[in-house]
Amino acid sequence: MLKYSKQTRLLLAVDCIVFGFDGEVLKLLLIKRGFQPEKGNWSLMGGFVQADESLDQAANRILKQLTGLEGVYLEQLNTFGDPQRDPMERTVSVSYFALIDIQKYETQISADYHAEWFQLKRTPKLIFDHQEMVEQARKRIRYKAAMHPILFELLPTKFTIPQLQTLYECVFNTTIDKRNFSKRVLATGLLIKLADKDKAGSKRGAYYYQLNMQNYYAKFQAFMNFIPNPDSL
Amino acid sequence: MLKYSKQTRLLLAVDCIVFGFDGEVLKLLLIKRGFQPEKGNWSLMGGFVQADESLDQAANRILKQLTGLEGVYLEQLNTFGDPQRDPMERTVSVSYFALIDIQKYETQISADYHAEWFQLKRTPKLIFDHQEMVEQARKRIRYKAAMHPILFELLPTKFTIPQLQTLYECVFNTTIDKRNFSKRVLATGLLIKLADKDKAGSKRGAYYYQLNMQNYYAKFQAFMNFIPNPDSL
DNA sequence: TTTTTAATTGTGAAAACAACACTTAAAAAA
DNA sequence: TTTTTTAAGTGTTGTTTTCACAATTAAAAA
Repeated sequence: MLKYSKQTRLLLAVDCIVFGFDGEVLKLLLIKRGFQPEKGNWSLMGGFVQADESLDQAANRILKQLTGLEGVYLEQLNTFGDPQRDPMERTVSVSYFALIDIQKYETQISADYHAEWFQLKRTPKLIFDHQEMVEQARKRIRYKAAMHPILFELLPTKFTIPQLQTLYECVFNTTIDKRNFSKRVLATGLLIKLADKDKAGSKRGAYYYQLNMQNYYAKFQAFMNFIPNPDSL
Repeated sequence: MLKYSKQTRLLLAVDCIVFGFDGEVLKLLLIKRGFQPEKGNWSLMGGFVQADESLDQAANRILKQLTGLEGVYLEQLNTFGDPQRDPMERTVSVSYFALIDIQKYETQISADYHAEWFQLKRTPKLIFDHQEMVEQARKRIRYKAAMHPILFELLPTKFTIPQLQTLYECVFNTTIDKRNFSKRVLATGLLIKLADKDKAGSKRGAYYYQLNMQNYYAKFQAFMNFIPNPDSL
């Protein structure tokens, strides 16, 4: 078959912004770039899109190659195409963000790979426009989390309400009244109370909860405002 | 300077999904594609990204070349990268959506170019994955419009509250009580009441309003839910 | 047994929202 | 000139949601 002759062909990359939560602060996963330019400097998980793979496939492949992570929450964020963003050669990058439970993958990541977790407030200087990608990802997560229950992706299967509250306070950089928070969260019908407690955080212990997956999937898209019955969208 | 040798280079395109409102229904701007494959079939406004231009620049250029439109609301939507999406040669496409006031550009568009407006409910079959792009754009607009005042981009500078209500009813495919609607809209502080009326739609005539641009920019990002004081974000 | 620490739980006041119908301006018709 | 017609404009009330606020309890540690 014919081709589109005379058109410019470009390098296309994928960069993954991986967020994790350790129970106290939000963290960002970074690696030391393995090739020139900027070899050895801190970078997001990135790589080139291959000839025969889709963007989602590329993002998943790159994430797995560089960190071992598989089957995590991954969502396309934005495509960055400034002609000068990579000084070596023009490269357009499709960014994705991932949300993972740090504990679940901690040993795996640090043992087999050279990725490291950084507190979001203490990230090193990043290559190219990666800092901007991170900022955009943070904004997107806040935006989405304000209306959809995505932050559960950052928690273990079993979690306590105080843990959940800490996470929300962390993401939104605010404090929330715990009576109101638990009322609100429980009112969603998304949580199932378990019989056992987490004794790590306090003497009394806090009850574990897990997601009601049925309700989770059903209500994931619901939100509200400006429009009378927006839940029917 | 060196290049990234051995990496695959791809065609990168931009496709613009242009929405307009004629006072009654939402419309979509389409053109007949001017080259193979699918020459002569209905398509979004698309073109290849050039070597020296950013994605935003490409989107604006292509929109101008194909429709004459300039300075309109344009926002990046999503990047589509299925390897098979263009049967001729692999092309990754960055989609953008635009919101414009049909009246303002009507003569210009239909006179100089071959673009045509279609009612959203009566769009012809589109090439490649353009139908999916349109669906995604509609979702995004609903989503965003439910929380941010973007729909004003579809109206003339001077508009009436009944016109605004029709637009919202149209986008959300619902009916809204006009007493509640006007209360809500006026409560935002976004509108300035003008002295003259639009006599076209009724005998009595409806007062014109215009945006308070100060408040419009200031409040554009505000929204609410799940979090106690989300307006402080 | 006492102390310490964090988890758990309820109420009332204020604000936001949803449901609902009549009056009025002004052109058109009689 | 009067009457009719049409869509614009406007308020109230009951309900729901949101916010502010503090005492009690379980359980380990002292």
